[in-house]
Amino acid sequence: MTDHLRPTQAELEILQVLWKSGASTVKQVNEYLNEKKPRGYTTTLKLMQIMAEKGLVDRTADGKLHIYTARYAEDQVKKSVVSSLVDQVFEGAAMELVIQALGNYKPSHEEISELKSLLDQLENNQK
Amino acid sequence: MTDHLRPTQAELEILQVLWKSGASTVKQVNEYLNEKKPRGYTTTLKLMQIMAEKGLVDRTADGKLHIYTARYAEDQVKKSVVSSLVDQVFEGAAMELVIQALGNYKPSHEEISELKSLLDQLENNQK
DNA sequence: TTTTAATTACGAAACACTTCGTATTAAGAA
DNA sequence: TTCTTAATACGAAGTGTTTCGTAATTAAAA
Repeated sequence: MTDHLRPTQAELEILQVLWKSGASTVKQVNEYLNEKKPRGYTTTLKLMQIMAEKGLVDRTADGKLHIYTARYAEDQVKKSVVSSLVDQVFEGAAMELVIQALGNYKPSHEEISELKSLLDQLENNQK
Repeated sequence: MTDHLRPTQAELEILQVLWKSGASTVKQVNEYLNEKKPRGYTTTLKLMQIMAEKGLVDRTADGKLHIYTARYAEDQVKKSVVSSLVDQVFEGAAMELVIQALGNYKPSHEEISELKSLLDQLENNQK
């Protein structure tokens, strides 16, 4: 049910600000976003209004301004995005994605250890 | 230089056919695609023409028909796609993506072993 | 109460992607 | 050579996303 979360690129950028900063006004989000790439205030406003309609964010009024919060947890949304990528690009083969990502990136020793622990866990949780 | 490969969804589907089937005509690609989801012949044609313009595919004439081939290797394109995802969704943290993908999917014992070998390799190749 | 400043609401333009209909072209059959 | 068939070329409509300009609203200041 919460599993058709496919925010667009611009929507995702807004969600990332909300995840990092917590409840925010349009102004705050826009200022944050503008550090990377300038866009008009009403652009961000409009997007956040659309996101509220779609149910991607919640909105509460505080006097004349509106406070927005992300409706779904970061992990939940990212999970959904990754899972569409696996379907669309790797035709379901999640392992291929993992291998690609590792191949691209070159993890540090520490990260490799962490990953190995995770794999041990996964191994034990299986029947 | 070959690293702004961001085929659209429809383009990716066509590339996948070309990777699997090798050099193909529009007709062949379209028939393949139509097994999953029907679309008109000229839709596929138009897309492949655009892809030729963009340099995503190569095209050679054989009598009256055109033979298309993928210009970039499957791994190369997928690498590029994964790497944009890492940037856009995970803000550069490739490990996060790996963890997400593994968390979603639940690999088999065999896959876990394979992955562990891969990690060993990566560990040794480091300085 | 009136004015000002800031915010939201809204419509539409700009852009990108996908789809299709029709016109054109080219090869082979008659 | 002419006709037919199958392919390509092309323009444009349909759809979704992003951007912005302007109007309306609201709260606080004057």
